[in-house]
Amino acid sequence: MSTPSFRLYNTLTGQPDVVEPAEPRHLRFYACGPTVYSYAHIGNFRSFITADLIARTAQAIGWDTTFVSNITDVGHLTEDDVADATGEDKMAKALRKEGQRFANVWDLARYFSDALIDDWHALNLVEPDVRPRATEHMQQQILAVQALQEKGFAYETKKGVYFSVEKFPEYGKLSGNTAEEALVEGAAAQSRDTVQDPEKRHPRDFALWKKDEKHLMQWHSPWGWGFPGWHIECSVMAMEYIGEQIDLHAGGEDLIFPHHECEIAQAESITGKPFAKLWVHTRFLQVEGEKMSKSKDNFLTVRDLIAPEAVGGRGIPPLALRMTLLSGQYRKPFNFTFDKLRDSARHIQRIETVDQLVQQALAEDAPGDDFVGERLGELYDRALGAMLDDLNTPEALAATIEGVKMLQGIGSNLSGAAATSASEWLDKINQLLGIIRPQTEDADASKDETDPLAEKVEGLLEKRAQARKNKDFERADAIRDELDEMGIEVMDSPEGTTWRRKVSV
RNA sequence: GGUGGCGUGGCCGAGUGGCUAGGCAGAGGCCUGCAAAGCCUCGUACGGCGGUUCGAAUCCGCCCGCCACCUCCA
Repeated sequence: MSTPSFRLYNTLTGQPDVVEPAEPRHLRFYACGPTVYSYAHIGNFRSFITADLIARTAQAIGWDTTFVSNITDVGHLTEDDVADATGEDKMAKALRKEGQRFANVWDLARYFSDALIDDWHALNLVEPDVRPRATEHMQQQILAVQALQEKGFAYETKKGVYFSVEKFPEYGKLSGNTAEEALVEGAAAQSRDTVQDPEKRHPRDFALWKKDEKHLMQWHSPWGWGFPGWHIECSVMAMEYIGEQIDLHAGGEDLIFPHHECEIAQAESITGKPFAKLWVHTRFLQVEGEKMSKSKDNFLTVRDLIAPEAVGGRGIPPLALRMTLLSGQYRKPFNFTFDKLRDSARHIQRIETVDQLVQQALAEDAPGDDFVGERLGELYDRALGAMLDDLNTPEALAATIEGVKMLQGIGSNLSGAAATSASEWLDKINQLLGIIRPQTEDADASKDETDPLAEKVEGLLEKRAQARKNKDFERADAIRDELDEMGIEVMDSPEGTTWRRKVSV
């Protein structure tokens, strides 16, 4: 048997590279997580799902994985930074906006990081082995900055400690943004660089430590009270939990520059070794053809979409959202639309139906041959092959849907042997793509038997059945209309009548 | 201005030299008291212009268009 090769597009080399872990068959990687100052949006999760799929795909070919994904719970900005129009720290700003909800910025960070983890589970993402927080690695960050200073890569000013880009000639190798360009750039670049610290030696030098005694989060350091620069936390935590050299580093495309460029500069200056071998970046998504932004009404948080309608959400099944995000390959522009979400919700519903069908056939264990195993095996291989080929999720999904439709066509005629194959296939697809079964109970609340709606529906269905028996179709249809308005779909079959919630996207 | 990505049928989205996925929507049919669900059948598309080739959506060149990053942002 030939060893399958796992290929991913590497931003560093500009081509798809074979994933070759330093230790064979053990992939160690780091994925940049969000700054937790609000609920995570679907764009955040598109990127996290890429990391999730890398882990799942590696595991599918029998590799071990060490998956580290951080939580940034420091704001990092001060008035000195021009980036934000208000010059205000993200966390501080969020705290002001949230008013009395939180006692302080620490509470706010804790609240939104808990929310992040809830969403993470709802969308069936694999749990990272380590989820380090920036605030819990302050000592390591301070030591790293000191090390950079001692090695001559950093210098101190009245306002902070900076990394000297000129000391790291390879700066720009990831993004193509070289330091020289920044200098010779025209007015556009200069206008952006109206910063801040006159003692900064080079426009591209970036902060390792900010001195600020007024910041809402501050720590004591050899340079006085202040807080760390944004980039240092990831370099430090990746090295802490994986090592000086990591196999792969992932994140959103916006992180290519400056964040990942700076991570490389810091880490490689400290160790003198290449930091990450592979850099994987997920493209931004658009919503209904437009850039998602808070100023438009197209800013979609995971929370808004999956929360039940009763509490102001849209009641989207989490797996439908996950499947929608899988319907485009991570490296291509993705246009998130409610049309796609509706399609996905239908697919998820169909998958659920088939899963139930299979479980039932498994229990009944009818005699007969396994007449699906071979075909399903081919379809799984196709799905896995697609994932190994730079996470080609649309192709993997196509293979999945094909198998599901085949099983659906067979319906209740599955033999016990065939049902066994089908069940195993569903398990394997689920491990690979995470779209068959919810991983947590609460993600599947809609199926809850204690649903107060269920009783009412059953009652109405009974009345309808009676009416149909009496050939009183007018009354039967009236009941069906009533159910329809309740959002219930009624399906008659020779075996009896079943119902389910309508997909309401 | 710099860097990178992308352009496939009504829509989404695979396919990287010949064998022309899949889904959604749409049309017809089967089933049904009628529906719904399900099943069957139906779609010859690759931004433009050149070039290479027996043959190109697929390779090369030029052009057009879209998007992103270069500044906090997944």
